[in-house]
Amino acid sequence: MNEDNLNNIRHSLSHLLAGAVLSFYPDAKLAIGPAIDTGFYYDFEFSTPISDKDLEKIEQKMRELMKKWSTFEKKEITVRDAEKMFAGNPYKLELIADLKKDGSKPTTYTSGDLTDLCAGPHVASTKEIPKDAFKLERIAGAYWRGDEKNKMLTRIYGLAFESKEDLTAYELQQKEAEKRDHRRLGKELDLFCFSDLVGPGLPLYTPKGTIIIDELQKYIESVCRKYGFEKVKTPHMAKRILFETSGHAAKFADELFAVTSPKGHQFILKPVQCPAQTQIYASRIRTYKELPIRYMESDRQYRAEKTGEVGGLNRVYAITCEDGHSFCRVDQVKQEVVNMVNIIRDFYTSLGLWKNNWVSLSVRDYAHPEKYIGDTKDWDLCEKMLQEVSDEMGLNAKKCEGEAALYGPKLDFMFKDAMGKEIQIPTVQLDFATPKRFNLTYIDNMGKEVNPVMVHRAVLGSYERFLVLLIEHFAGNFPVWLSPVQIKIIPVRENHNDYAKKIADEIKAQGVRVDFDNTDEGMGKKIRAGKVNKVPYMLVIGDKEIEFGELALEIRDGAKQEKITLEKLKTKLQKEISERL
RNA sequence: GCCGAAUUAGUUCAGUGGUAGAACUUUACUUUCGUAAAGUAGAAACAUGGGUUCGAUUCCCAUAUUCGGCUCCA
Repeated sequence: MNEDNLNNIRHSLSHLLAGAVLSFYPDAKLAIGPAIDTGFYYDFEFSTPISDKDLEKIEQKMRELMKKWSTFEKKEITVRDAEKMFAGNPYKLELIADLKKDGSKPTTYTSGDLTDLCAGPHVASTKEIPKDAFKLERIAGAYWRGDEKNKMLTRIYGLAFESKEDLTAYELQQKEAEKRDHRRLGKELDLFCFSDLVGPGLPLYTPKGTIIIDELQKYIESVCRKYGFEKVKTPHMAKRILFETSGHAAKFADELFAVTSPKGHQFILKPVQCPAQTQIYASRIRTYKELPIRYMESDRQYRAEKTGEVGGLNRVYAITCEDGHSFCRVDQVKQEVVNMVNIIRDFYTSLGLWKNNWVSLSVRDYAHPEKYIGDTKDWDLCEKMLQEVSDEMGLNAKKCEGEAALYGPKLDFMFKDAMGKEIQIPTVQLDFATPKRFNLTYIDNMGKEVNPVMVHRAVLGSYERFLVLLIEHFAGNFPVWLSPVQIKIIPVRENHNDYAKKIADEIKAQGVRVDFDNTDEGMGKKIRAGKVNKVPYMLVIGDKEIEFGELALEIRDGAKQEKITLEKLKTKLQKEISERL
């Protein structure tokens, strides 16, 4: 079966859904009902609210109608007839008006006693619809045409596939994704939490979660230092004028948090890091000789997201951003971009994510220059330079119009995680505009004041989203260097405690995070706890180990234990931790 | 923000118009154990605020929080 057929099935099912709904709620108004990736939906305006308890009877009705309906009869009608036919339905009338504007002819499809304004196509006969490969999934609210100014309709989602196997496979995959869900694993592995008193969208990191974040930060900073980045710190809030100057006040408008005090202070919580960093650059005269000047900072920034959109770590009010900026001369820009692409490539390669990836050369929306700041000339140059870097480094970047940042074009790097979900995190962005807005300058070799170029870059993006990626990609089985506990040591009996402790201390002295578990519990239980917590390595230490001087290493991913001497184990751990893999 | 659902112990779940039951966790004691949960006893919860009621964790209303969804176009 090809994709068109599947779409026909899904679309036909949405008509069946409409028919079934109308049989129970004759005064429900139909809006639209397309086929989607996993099935279909139909939007209705109900006069009385329905609940998901009603889905069962509606689905049953669909199955009944399937037997009664046979074909979908297509008919081309005039706009006037269409307007008459759907007179009581504002949604269809709006669609008809659109058709009229485009000069296209409305068509209807009739099956059973339902005639719907519809572009088709459909299955030739309802017999083509597999009976056991669809089900109604859930009820949701949806604005007419997705616009929150419009009326809220009730959407009924259904799953539909070619076969029962496909449906089952999809549901299984959903279950697997649920097991990896960072919200669930975050709780199970004790990485972060939320508090009613602190507030939604404000994650609290536990000691274990903090270890992961600190490790990431230490690593990325050490890599960036090699490329000349220096760490800076800027405050969480600043005067509004800072963001008005940068253009972020306009861009983020209703997403800014304002801070006031009874004494009359008024500040804005920073929505981005760059404006404050420009002021470090601006703190004294710069010369062409000291460029590029590179600052990096991992700090919180704040955005007032829509209340209905915060959830888990994906969308939060307080974002920890790993951000860096390079202030450089035009003739240094390309090298800076190359450096940053190298950092990104190395980092993601080490995590095993540098495959199935693609790069977007995100350029401006040429039809709407008003959405951006800066000169057209600068934009042209920036876009050209990024194209050259892509060509020279073999990135094969795909040009995506309208995806640029406020102040300049960028290279965005896309990956697929273990579940096939597309991740867009790292980015390198060119910016001629911000230095001009802040009047940043350096003295060039002719003694003239010139604006530098800013190159923005993010490798991890935000720690929050990066943690989501890590948790879900690895299903909580973090690489050793990121694991909150790297090795768990379990004495068999009380009289092995001393020996085991000695080994634990020796390993700990190597800078390894060791959990020495001499609690009064059965060792089976301790091993289970270690497995549940996804600790990469465990050592069980008893008579045999003491007698033979060899350790039995339990490996998280392996079924078998490995015999290893303490010295070899120390070397192995050291290697894995320093190799970041 | 809007539509819908949910909220019972630290966690995962039962349950009821007469204030609750389990497992894991935890605490104490017993047990000293060789690769995914030892035994016994204890501690621990109906999100918050109103209302209806003789009586509310249960019904109703608000609030908070969480979850699903809010243009893959007729």
